[in-house]
Amino acid sequence: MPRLTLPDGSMREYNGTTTGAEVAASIGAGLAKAAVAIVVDGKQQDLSEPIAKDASIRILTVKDPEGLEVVRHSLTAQVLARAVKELYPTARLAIGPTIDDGAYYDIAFAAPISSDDLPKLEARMKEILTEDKAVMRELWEPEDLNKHFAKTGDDFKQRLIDGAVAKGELVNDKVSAYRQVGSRVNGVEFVDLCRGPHVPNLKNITLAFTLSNLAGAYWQGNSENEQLTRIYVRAFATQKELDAYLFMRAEAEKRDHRKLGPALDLFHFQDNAPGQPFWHPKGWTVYLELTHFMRKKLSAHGYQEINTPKLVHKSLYEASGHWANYFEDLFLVKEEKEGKVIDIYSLKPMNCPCHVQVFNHGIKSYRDLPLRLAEFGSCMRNEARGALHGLMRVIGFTQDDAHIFCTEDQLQAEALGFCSLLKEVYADLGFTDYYVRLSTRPEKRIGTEELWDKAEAALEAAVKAAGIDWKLNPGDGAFYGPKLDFVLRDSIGREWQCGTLQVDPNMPTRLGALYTNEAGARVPCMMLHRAVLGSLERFMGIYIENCEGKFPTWLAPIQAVIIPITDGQNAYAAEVQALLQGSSIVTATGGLRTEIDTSSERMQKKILVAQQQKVPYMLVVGKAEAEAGTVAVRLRDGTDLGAMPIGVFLQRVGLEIASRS
RNA sequence: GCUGCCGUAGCUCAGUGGUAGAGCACGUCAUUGGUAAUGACGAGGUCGAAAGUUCAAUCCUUUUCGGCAGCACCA
Repeated sequence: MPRLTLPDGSMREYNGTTTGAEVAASIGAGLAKAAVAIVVDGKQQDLSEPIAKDASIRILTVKDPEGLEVVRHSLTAQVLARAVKELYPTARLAIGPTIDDGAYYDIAFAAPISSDDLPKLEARMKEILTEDKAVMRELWEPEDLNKHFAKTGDDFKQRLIDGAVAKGELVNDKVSAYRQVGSRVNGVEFVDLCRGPHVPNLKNITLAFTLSNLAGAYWQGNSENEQLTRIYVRAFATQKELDAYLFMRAEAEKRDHRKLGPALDLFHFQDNAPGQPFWHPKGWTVYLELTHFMRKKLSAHGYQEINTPKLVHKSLYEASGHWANYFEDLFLVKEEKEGKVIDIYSLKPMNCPCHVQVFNHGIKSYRDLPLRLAEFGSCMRNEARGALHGLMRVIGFTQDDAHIFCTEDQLQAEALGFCSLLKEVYADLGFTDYYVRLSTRPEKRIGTEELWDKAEAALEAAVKAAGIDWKLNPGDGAFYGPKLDFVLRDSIGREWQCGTLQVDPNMPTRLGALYTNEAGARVPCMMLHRAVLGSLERFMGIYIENCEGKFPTWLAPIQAVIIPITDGQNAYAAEVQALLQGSSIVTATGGLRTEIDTSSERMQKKILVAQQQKVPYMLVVGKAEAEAGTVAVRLRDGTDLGAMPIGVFLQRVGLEIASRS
């Protein structure tokens, strides 16, 4: 007599063992039709699976995020997979999980397929979906299912079975699989190894979907393994939601910094300098404002700025360990004489070894600690070409880097100080949507467990105290210490690591960063690698996408455009510009940044251009303004503030810039 | 680096086995117009690069460089 508790707290009693399907039917015909799976005591299962004991249950429909996931999974694992097997009998299926906007399936094709092949796959899927075919869960002896997949040629499935057996991930010593009853693929019924749950019947799959693209992906995420073809499905509960998703993607593309950068004349890339932006005056202005802002923060938080060489002899990197562990990414500069290499230097791939050199200059005492050395350090890394991505992943970049040299006991306070600095900076820059990953000790590591305990605890305490959203990333720390990574999102939600904090007891030891402790002994110090914005380039990219190129006034490359209505007002416009630039407003580049549009275009056109350039203020000056000594102020959102004396405008802008709003 | 795709004027894109076209931007001239595009005329490319096939290639083949999506990488 199972008594089942529904989400609203009500209870229903059933005679003997029941199933999700029966429960749904007992509640209502509509729900019975819409049901795709059921959650029993927190565990998802098929509607056909028995429910014998008291439990709290929740019936899933495509309207629940979890229900949607189930249907997406059925769509990819049952329908896409079958369509592939039908059209490409020699294809070998691997795995097909769901993702945020749909699902994908990794498949090994005998001959490569291209995106031109997707429409016919999609068409076949739509045909399959019209079939009234039950999808049934079955428990197989691992051996038997292995034999089945040996026949269908699905060796990846066999490997998955072997893996499940080895790890003991079995259900009563059996593996669960799903049979599409009555389907015929290469002469046999379609059976897929799967944990489930699945919809009970293909006709329950009512998603709006499209096969969006192909990509390569390695088997089990290891580049040593065979590369499979990944087919992406974007799938939503309704056509409306799919359309909305596609529309949103198209909108997001307009915010792509790789589009906005050149369009707003901020920077460009060109083939003969891959992965390195050419900053134009406007983009560099934003960059300068940002670094100016950071300098003030750093000095307020007790950092001292330094600058170190960009080209360094290999001996330093041999000592630091980078030569052995990071060689692939080094840009080497060979010194030659009479055709012979006589010495090798490397472009600086990171700043830490150089910062240690500054620390090491002179004898340090515990009284000198913590010592915080900051540098806007430009680095060059020979990144894999496929990894490059606009400003987000570049070859040449500048980190707002710093290294904190401290004692073990100062770790926690320094981690805290860093988190509060970062939180302050991100808040000032308008970022609230970010989170932190705490990466802890990996399997291969050096150092004592006590030190790992201490370092991990320090980082955890720091994020907690700062009240930042964080999650654990177990085992992903560096071999020498744990780290915090601060993750921001771009316009389409891709995540990018920006800020970082890494505990490193290793490098001070390797490079002899010693201090004299209270007892008079020379001992290695602790080192914290940290960056707030990460790379200025990446941060600029993220920032551009987040503000859609509409920089707040303090960052805007041109803060106000003066628009004379006729060239009769050009002289007055020049007067206005002189007044604005001569005002007491201070920016990183001097005074207020203004421009006069003296083109022979009509005012409407000048406004359009200023609008497209996303200039915060348009100051229209016509005959009336020239006579009254005013400017007619228009904002880039279209608001017309009307005419005001120049002094009033200055006050407004001055306040806005000072408050960075 | 790997898989698939792409590379034509500054930008967005069309086009063809017989040496390229539009819109915007740019220049000149006319227009002096009140809050999202005034008009006319003109000047721009040898079709990413190299090699090959061909009587002939921007269009076919190969290589290479760069880019896009994803994977791997980001100590």
